[in-house]
Amino acid sequence: MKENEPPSTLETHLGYWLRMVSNAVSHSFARKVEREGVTVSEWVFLRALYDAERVQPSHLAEGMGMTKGAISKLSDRLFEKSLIERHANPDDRRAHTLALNAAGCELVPRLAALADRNDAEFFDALTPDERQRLAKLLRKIVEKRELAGAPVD
Amino acid sequence: MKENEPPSTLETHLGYWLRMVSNAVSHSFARKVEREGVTVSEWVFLRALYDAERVQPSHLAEGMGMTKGAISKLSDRLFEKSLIERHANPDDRRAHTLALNAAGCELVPRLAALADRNDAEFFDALTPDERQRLAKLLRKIVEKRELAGAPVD
DNA sequence: CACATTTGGTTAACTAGGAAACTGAAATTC
DNA sequence: GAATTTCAGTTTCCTAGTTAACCAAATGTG
Repeated sequence: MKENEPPSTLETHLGYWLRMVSNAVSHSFARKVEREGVTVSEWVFLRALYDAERVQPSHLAEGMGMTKGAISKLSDRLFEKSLIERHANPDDRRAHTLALNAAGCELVPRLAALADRNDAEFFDALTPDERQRLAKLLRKIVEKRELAGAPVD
Repeated sequence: MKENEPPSTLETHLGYWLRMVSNAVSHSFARKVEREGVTVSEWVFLRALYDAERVQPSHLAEGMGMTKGAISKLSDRLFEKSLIERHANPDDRRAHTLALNAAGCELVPRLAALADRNDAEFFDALTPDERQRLAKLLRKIVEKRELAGAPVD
């Protein structure tokens, strides 16, 4: 007959601790960028545009691991906030590309500074060596599990 | 004059990698428990009730790091799914307590098994020793930053 | 004891995202 | 070269949270 073990607790799972820290980091960052009038996904979106100059929404959806619908709304919001521009694509009348405008270009470095600060704030609980090891462990999981796409939520 | 450095990229932040792995773990777990008809927050909720027998919603909100409003709706949902019972509190006519019913009691171990499986699935990318070290690093951050409350989202 | 304050919980309005239906343009296929 | 299929993006409907207003019961204060 089967032994009747008690069900495992939440805390026995690595995923639990991971989520606890990850949520705290994200939440704290959300509060920081909120003061600049944007959300975390908007930051990821803008940061992607900063590098790429002109991006198709579909490309962005891919890269950010979000649905096309979400990207569509996200770009509406950023357009509304006057941070990005839309450009028609002459070769394909369905498609268009997105790009930062001047205000967007100016905002990204400020947000990046907040991201730096937030990260430092949390991970100074660890020694530089520990941080190094944590990064290595996480990247190893990402690699082995073939995870991809900027995490947003 | 100030050097004009390029803004840091997403990947330079530990929080980025953390969120990437954490999201993947949660998402995969969400798909698993979905087959048992519950969500991740419902699992956390039910698991808390399993230990405590009878819990006040406010207490649960505290423990799960969610708002009272969210707990209110969550308990509605679980009541609707016939997994929990409400008991009036004779000492305080505002308050009530929540408890698992028979079906809820039976479900929790099945969900726990899924949680075990999900965790194993992700972290077998690491050696037992690495897992140990990862747990230690995460707990150190939790401690130093005094994080609390079961992460849910 | 009356009245203000605090507390436990619900509700309403809002936000962000997902899934799937939909629209119009491009590419295939016969 | 007309008909179908695929593709880019938008829209609609739904879910699950948050915040803030709210209600009723309990507590406390003059």
